[in-house]
Amino acid sequence: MNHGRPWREDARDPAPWSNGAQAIGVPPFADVLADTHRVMRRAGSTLKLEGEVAGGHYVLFSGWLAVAKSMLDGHRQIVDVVLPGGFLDAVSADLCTSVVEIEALTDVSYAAIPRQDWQRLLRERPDLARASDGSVRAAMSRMSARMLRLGKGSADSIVAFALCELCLRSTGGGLSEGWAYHIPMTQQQLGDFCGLSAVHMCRTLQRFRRDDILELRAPMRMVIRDLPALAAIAEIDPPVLRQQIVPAA
Amino acid sequence: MNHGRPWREDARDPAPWSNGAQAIGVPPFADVLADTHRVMRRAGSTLKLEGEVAGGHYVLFSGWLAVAKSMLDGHRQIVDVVLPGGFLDAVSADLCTSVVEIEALTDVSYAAIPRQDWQRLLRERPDLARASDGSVRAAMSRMSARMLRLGKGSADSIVAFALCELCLRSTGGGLSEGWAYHIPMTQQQLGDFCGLSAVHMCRTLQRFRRDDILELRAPMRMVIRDLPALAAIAEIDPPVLRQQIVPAA
DNA sequence: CCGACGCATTAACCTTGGTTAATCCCGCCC
DNA sequence: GGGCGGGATTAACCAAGGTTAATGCGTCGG
Repeated sequence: MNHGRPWREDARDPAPWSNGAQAIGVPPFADVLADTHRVMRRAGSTLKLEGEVAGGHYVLFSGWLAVAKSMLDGHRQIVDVVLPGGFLDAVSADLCTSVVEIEALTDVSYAAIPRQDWQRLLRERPDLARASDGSVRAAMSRMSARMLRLGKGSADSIVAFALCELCLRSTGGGLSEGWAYHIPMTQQQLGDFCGLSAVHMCRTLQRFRRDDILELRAPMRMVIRDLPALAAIAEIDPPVLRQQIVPAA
Repeated sequence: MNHGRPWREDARDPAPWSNGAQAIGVPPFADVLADTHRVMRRAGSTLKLEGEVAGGHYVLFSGWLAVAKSMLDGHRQIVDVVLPGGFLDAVSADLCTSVVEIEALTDVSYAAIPRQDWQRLLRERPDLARASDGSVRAAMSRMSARMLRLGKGSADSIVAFALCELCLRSTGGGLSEGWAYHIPMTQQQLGDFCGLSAVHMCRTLQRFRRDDILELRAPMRMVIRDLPALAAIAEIDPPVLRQQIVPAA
């Protein structure tokens, strides 16, 4: 997956943190986490199974993670996507049972922090606590926005929203016409994120392409051609959405 | 709304906190909040409009609140329901713009706490901080579970899930056959919660009734007749779900 | 170079749930 | 008692998406 691709042009792609690769203002806290257990995983691997005991906290250094849940018939919903610099806390109300399944969408590296240590870190480093808090807030905002579209929007509106959200987040706030970006997910996975079948995901993307809203240079390599149209379908205002779903400084 | 109802039998109804009215183990923190601005609102009133500037935190004392978002065409999605003892923090990543609309489903009373004071309270009272943290966790768990069903479940599965969730939360953990409980929402509102039209909500409830899964004694006065069947449709295990979505002690 | 595999694309068909609208029920007010 | 109004119920119709399946296409391994 994404190994010997011929695609160039997206210079931001290989840069893990540097500038806008993700989460403006949310430093990786590399100093704090220097002595922490560092983990790397290959694209496609599953980090925690639903129901498995898992009390840990995670800070993602590079790569994308999908947080998902499944129905008995195997249908999956990706509940959120975690980008570099993001925090993840796969812990439910009872503080020990993980209720989600976490999949590496790309090769990833992250810090896994035991609950106790995390608590201590939060006390010692108010900046970390603030960042974590902001991350939770942003996650809830995006989940609410997606829930609205999942429940009451059309396929078009969710797909448009997801395209805007992922562009905004992965480019660290940029959402402008003619800007190429990559979503490291298959259409199947993007469908799982949008509550759509892979087939309908494809149909929708093709329609956007035919309507000159989107350009698809290579699989999942998008260029937004008509931002006003896309934003209208998504029912968002890009700068406002940015404020709401990208963690602030 | 809900004024001169003839309904009796549900003895827990009028009790705001007492026992199981809500949120086992999450005290109202009445002492901490004694000198706080206390607010009361009538059923049906809207507390904060989407986009309105609102930096506050809220602790709900009595009544039910719906946290909702709307599409341009007027379709609404209730993103979460807050029950007595619950916390609410209608603040997005940028810390000042409220992204949701909050509606009182019943008469409510709550404390509105300015951001600064809230921060101070959290520092001074670790128990409050823990409760708030647990509340956020539980909210995310339930939202994830609902998102899964919104995106990939059938109408039946969401409705069954919502019935279980609301029973579990409103009775403070009880979810057993023959147990009467009240959901203070119209079918329209419950539909907005489940991502369904009011008509389909009605159809589904009627089907459950015909299949002897549910008894509807009066509008929105439910008795679960066949818990195993309901839990199977919802794809949940009641005790496990309880752990996940009801804030722990 | 060939075949296999994973993903994307497209078409045909069908199910689920939305929409509209009529009717009912019940509490309320005059 | 009768009209009113808000919610619940039901039926008829319709459309957005799901499903299945065939096809294409690019990469990789041999």
